[in-house]
Amino acid sequence: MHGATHHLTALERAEALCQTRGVQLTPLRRDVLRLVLEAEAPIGAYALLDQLKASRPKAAPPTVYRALDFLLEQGLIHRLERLNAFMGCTEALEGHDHDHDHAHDHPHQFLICRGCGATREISDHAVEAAIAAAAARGGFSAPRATVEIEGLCAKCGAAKP
Amino acid sequence: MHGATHHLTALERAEALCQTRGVQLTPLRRDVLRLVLEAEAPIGAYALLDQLKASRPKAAPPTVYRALDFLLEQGLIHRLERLNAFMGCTEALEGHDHDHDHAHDHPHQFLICRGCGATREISDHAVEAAIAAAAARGGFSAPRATVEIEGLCAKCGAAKP
DNA sequence: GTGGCATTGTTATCTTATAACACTCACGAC
DNA sequence: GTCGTGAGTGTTATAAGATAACAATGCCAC
Repeated sequence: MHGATHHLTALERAEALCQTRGVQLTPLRRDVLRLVLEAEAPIGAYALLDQLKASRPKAAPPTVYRALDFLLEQGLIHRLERLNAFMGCTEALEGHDHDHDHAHDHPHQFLICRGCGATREISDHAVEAAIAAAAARGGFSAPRATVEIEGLCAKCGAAKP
Repeated sequence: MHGATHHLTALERAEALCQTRGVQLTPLRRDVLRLVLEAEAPIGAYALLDQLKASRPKAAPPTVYRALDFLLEQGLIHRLERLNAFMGCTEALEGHDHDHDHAHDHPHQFLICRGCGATREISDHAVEAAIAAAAARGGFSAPRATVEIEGLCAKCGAAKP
């Protein structure tokens, strides 16, 4: 029940979201988004570039970085700072039926497995609240937090504990 | 009550910590640590290299990266993933009288001001607990979290709200 | 004094990211 | 119609961050 169907759905959601916002999900941007979604783990810009070159021999670093910038601005993908890599935004693309304008900048955290590299996006309100409180206590306003939690996922933890 | 005295104290603490552990805070490593501590905000490896060259013309990228690796291993500095930059570890160097072995890997978070760049390390137990709970709920074990909170500090928030 | 180990020096290279400028194409103003 | 404007993309070059690989030094144990 995953695989191609899953990705088509996500791409269709992305398309709809962009139409609503009056921005263009061009073929290039769509291709980059598709490649990000097809990757099993967060993928780096140059790995993406290599794959993109299969269908677009003319692609160069700015090609992929500009597409990634667009997708980031639209909240369709996230950047993982620890990995210098990108992954699809679960919230925006797997439709938990939130307000779509919210997808631009929603609180989120990542669970990164140091065994297999698989990464999940979560949206934990307790974490978010604790961070907001800590920021306020420190006199900080308008906080936006990068939260990347590295550990062993259930599968890898069972394999080699 | 800050300034030179503050930094000397921190360097002395670092020295003592390394002696206890049987590792060497060599002159080079000490210089790099001093430069990191003297910076007003997190500082990048190449900015550090430029400054280091004033006293050590022979310095090259590996010079500074190896020193930084050592300081990171000893928990004397932290790396800020969003900034590709380094800052001193408040916990290890400003002595809140914890168990010193704990300084190797203590839970911590950062408050980064997007106005002035000033960054503070905090150690918020509620944030840590919420993250541990979220990781456990996701089936993740042995979590270590990168938490970098960007916002406006009290000074910058007042200046341009 | 020599063998091993930690540290530093040295050169080259790799990865990640952006600057700067040219070209195309769609669209509206006139 | 054609002229300009702006978004998107192509193209070349370079900046910024990080590491690989090997050589040289210095110190201590034996």
